[in-house]
Amino acid sequence: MATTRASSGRVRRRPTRSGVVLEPEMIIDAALRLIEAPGGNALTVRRLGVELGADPSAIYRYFRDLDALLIAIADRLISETLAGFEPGPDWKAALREMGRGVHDSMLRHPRLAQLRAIRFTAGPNELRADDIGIGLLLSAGFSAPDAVRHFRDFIDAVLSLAAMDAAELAPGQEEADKEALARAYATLSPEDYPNLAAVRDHLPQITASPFPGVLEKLISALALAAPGPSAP
Amino acid sequence: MATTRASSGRVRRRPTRSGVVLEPEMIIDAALRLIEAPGGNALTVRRLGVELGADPSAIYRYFRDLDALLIAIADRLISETLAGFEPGPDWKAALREMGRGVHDSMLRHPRLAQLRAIRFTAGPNELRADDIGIGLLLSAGFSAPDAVRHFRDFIDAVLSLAAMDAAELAPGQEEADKEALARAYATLSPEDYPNLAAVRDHLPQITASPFPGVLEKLISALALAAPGPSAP
DNA sequence: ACGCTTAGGTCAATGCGTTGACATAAGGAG
DNA sequence: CTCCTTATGTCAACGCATTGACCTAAGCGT
Repeated sequence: MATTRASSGRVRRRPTRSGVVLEPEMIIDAALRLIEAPGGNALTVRRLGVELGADPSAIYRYFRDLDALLIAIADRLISETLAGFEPGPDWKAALREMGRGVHDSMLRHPRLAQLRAIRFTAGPNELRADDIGIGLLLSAGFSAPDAVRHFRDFIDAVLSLAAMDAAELAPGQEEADKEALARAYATLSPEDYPNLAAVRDHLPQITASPFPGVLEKLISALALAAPGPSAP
Repeated sequence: MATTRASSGRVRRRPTRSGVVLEPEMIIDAALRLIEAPGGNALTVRRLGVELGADPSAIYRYFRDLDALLIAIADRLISETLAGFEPGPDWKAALREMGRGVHDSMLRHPRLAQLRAIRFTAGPNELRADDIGIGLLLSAGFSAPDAVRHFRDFIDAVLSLAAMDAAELAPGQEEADKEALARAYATLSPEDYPNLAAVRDHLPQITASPFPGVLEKLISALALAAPGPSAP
């Protein structure tokens, strides 16, 4: 048999002190295992080292820093989100479905949400998502520049709001905020805040996520701007 | 003379090793000085200790953690943003102005942006902003529950997008992303990504901020939903 | 078979936020 | 004036991400 170097790009792997031979995929797997561990957010570089049976710093031979590792994980998740997404004939419905899919996927891994909203993974899965979305807007009758611009607006709003929702899921800090908010609303003075006082009965609903409302607003604005079949 | 304890809630302040007597306001001032320092992002608890002439851990006698300190700073900034904001008769224009004001203010202090988007400061300035915004939607003819819901959607979308824009301002990581994006767009295959290929000429514009576009979409969706003067 | 180069594992150290134990002076009570 | 309580400053330590120096064996050319 030939040496095992055939397909792999990396060679010269040396076994760690505990005998394991590292590979990028193996690191991503271990990291995902820690991220999804019971306590949640159990991923640290040091623990990853233990999980892999290697010195923590060995990870930096494969990923520039923790961000790069998280991005690699994120691209996997995008592909999972995309799998099974089949846009129908109604571009508005398809866009809505896409938005919800992204939102759900990001809530499933809050630790990665912030990164996914901000950074470009440059992976094929992200391009695939962009291609589908822009295709939808083109099918709605938008010109090429308008489709690009509007899709960018849409997807960035969806991503950033999803990241916001994900952040509120995180530790226990948010609970304290909710209490502070309830207290503030209970004691607000009608002289200082006449409008808040006027709608006081409806303020508690603020604990719900703004995501669905914003999603509908975006789609309705796009429908309004679209040169649809009924337009001149 | 009487002792100095008169107005202040805190008593028993002991001078630090270097003779300074700490106060919460003083800590906020020092922190803002570091945040706005040349290099940017120069704020660390340890440096704050040096700046104040105290042990870093002394700060934790005044703020539960760094987050709490940042929130205290954020409430100051909200008040600055609000100062000089005078809503005119046109609710759409006023909302637009408010959105831009928030966006600008958050870009001015990227370090605080993420926190301002997610956390509730419970300060009077935040309530003031909410009061004004909801007042605008009430004046547009929305019912109380609709005004609350729509304002929540609006302000959260503005906050989260502003945080996203602010994050892209941060270190040098983003530049690498832009390059990766440009490369990806230059080499994309028309077979795999037909729609992206079709709009290829317009993709470079993606580097612009999506904020203005989203702001207009939100306002136009609200205008559509509003039971305005011309509605039944 | 032998030596060279070097990828990649390991170690030690940096600065970070945060915390618990400890020390001490401020200020009230008598 | 003296004593006691306790707010608040200080110190040492934790685990964190990251990095530079090192060391060693994998796999090449000969």
